[in-house]
Amino acid sequence: MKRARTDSAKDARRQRLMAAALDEFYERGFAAARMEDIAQRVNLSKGTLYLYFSSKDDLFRALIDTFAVPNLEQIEHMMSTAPSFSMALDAIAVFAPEMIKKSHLPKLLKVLAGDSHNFPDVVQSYRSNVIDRGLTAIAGLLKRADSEGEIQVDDPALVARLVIAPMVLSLLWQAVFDHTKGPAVDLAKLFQLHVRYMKRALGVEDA
Amino acid sequence: MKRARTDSAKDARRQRLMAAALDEFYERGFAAARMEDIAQRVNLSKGTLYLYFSSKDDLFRALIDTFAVPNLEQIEHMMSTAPSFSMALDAIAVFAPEMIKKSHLPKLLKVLAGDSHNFPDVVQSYRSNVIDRGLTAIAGLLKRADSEGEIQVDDPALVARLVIAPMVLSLLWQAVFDHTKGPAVDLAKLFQLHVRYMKRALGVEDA
Amino acid sequence: MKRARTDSAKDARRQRLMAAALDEFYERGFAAARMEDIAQRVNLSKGTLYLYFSSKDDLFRALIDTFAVPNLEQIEHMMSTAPSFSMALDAIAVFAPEMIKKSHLPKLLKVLAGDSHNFPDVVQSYRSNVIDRGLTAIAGLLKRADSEGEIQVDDPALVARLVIAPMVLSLLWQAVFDHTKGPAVDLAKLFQLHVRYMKRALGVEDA
Amino acid sequence: MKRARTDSAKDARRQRLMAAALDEFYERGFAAARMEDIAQRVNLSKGTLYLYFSSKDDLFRALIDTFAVPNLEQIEHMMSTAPSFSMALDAIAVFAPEMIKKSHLPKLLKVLAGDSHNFPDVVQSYRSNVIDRGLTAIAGLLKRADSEGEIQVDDPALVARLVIAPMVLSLLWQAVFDHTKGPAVDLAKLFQLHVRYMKRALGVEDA
DNA sequence: TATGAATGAGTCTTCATTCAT
DNA sequence: GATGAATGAAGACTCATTCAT
Repeated sequence: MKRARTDSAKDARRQRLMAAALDEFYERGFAAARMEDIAQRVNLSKGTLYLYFSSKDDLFRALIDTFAVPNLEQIEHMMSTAPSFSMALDAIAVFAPEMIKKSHLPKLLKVLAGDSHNFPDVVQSYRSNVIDRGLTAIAGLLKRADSEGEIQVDDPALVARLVIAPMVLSLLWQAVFDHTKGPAVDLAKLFQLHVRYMKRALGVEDA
Repeated sequence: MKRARTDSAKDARRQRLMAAALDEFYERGFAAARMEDIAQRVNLSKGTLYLYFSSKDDLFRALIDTFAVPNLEQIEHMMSTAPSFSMALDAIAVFAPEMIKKSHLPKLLKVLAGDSHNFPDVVQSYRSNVIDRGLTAIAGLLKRADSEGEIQVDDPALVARLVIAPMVLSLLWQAVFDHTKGPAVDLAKLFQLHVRYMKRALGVEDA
Repeated sequence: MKRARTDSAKDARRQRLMAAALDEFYERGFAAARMEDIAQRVNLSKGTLYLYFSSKDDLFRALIDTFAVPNLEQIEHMMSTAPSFSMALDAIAVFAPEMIKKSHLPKLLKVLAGDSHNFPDVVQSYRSNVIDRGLTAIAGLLKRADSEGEIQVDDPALVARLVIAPMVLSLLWQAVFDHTKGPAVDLAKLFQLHVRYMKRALGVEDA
Repeated sequence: MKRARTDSAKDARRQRLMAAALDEFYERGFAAARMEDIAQRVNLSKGTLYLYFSSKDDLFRALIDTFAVPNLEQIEHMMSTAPSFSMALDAIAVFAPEMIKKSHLPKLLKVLAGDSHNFPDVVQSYRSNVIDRGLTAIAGLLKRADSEGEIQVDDPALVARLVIAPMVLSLLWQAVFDHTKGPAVDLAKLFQLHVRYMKRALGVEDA
């Protein structure tokens, strides 16, 4: 393979290796994935992989760290800039199906869940830095809407979980069952319905 | 270890081995779990394990099949015997936290998710025999309630997913994040809220 | 290979494995020696070797510990039971060539020397438990002979080293140069001469 | 690193690389030493090392050849120019401690001993060109002294070994045990004693 | 000349599976 | 039926060596 001489070429190679690793971990599980196969996906040799990551563990951690944050930031941004709770939900209805079908998140979730017990620190950091932050963002939005009189919520933290629930369900579904036989789910419709129901439940009149 | 002579003693031993395997798979992942450790948990030797299961794969399949169905049957029963949609939801609010905290389901979900790609047939059968049947049961309940005028639903299959979503979220949470540091979730409250919101969204007056 | 079922059979197998390892370490050096080759020497498989020693390091340590002490004990016994200094030296003249040609010591010395820096703790313990003890035994003999008027020694610790020196030279020679081309050494004669000179130097009349 | 253009600059670089290699081989053993670390010690890159030595083996051979001879020549010179046997021994008593503490010899001995079996040809040549020549030089001195009536020796080759023995002991000690905990040896005293004893044994009156 | 990215052969180590007792 | 010693396939990781720049 051609050599990555510049720093940017090396960065790009790191990225591709992590993406390859995510796919391999996703398809075989962390323990069963072979370093050589990961390298092969990028047309590199085993040895080269070790120039970028010092061990399989290191690769795993790097990958979770790298891919976890971007989606979260998008969510946080959406929550904090939404003009109203109603519009934030609408944004979610559009954003969620997109994210589930196109981002790394479903794979990431499966991989993290599947090997969570082997990486307690990674799981802990994922919870603190991604999940809790995400839930907090949504809870913040709810509180804001509550204080502005748009809705009435007693326990924003719990409601945030209910808001999130169908995303998690769909992420997991996508990761685990999507390729099985059986009726597919129309994600767009699912989230439209979810949003409609949330609004109704919280007493927001639908646009 | 004493010999298991009678058929029932052998069955009991199989059960204990599967439970041990589930714990081990859950704690280490399928690939990293060691047959010897599984046997040890039941105070049996590696060799004996092979008298009951012909291979690690076989053990995995047996375990999923065995533990998956009971919960489902409980759900199906609840759905088909509920006098009204409202009461079925109430039953769920009681049943779900219990199941999440006490049954094998969270472990089962994690194990299945984590190694799904290595056992496509198991996943497929799990989807057909457990998930789809469960969703169908709920959808059936919804249709019944719709035709009886209790609620009004356009797409029962989708609504069924929304009903299920917080359960999946909580199962996954329990399996992956429960032992991490951070605020715990009050499952009873979560499901009460969920049920209240579902009723409100579907136009059922709260009891 | 047949199975080692009893404890004594297992002990015997451990012994044979250590002897095989010593040979292999001696012939290739610790780093270059292959675990599989060690096992093969005893007609066992790689895996079986790991039933007896948890790692290559462990095997190395076990081997040094096991083979180091017996010769030392023989020396200590000779030194403490000798009726006179003169007779102790005579005993050495007989014992040394034997030991050099037949015991594990030359190999042990080469192996220990060759990889000493990778096992500082082993080297330290070897020095304390074998070398220093051996030198102390000889120095003790010298002191006894001095106080009994048989000889006159100022610095027994140094003289002990001079007594030992030809043994070390010959051990090393045996381990490193013995199989090379060139005049062989008559060890018996060498040590007779050494003993004669030591006696003369220390003022003991030769028997 | 700057380029070595002139021949002498290149020679200097070769020398420094060999010294670095000796240190590295000494500290880790031949097999465990890494070419990159050797280069690093001289602030050169792995690749550059290969401009000077075609392989690790080549480097090893070059190093032994280069460092072995100088000390030998000093000994040969001392032996052949000594006015008397007595004075030659005195010279050794001064020279030996110096050589042991300051020259490359202890490291060389350890490295050669440690990996002797992987380089039989090197060992053979070392024996022929260094050891045997050294022993011959001393034996020659002994014969000369014998024929001049200064001493009386039957087997000069054996006596030469006895003369050498404490040097070998000390070289090995220096290489293997010097850095361990325990009483240090006063090399000057040791060799003074050795020389005194040799003289007494051989019937030379002490100066 | 000098560099260091890329390669892949080589070795330790683990563990599912077998089978003699 | 139960055991656990023996096996060997499989995979992580290292590092001597090459070679494009």
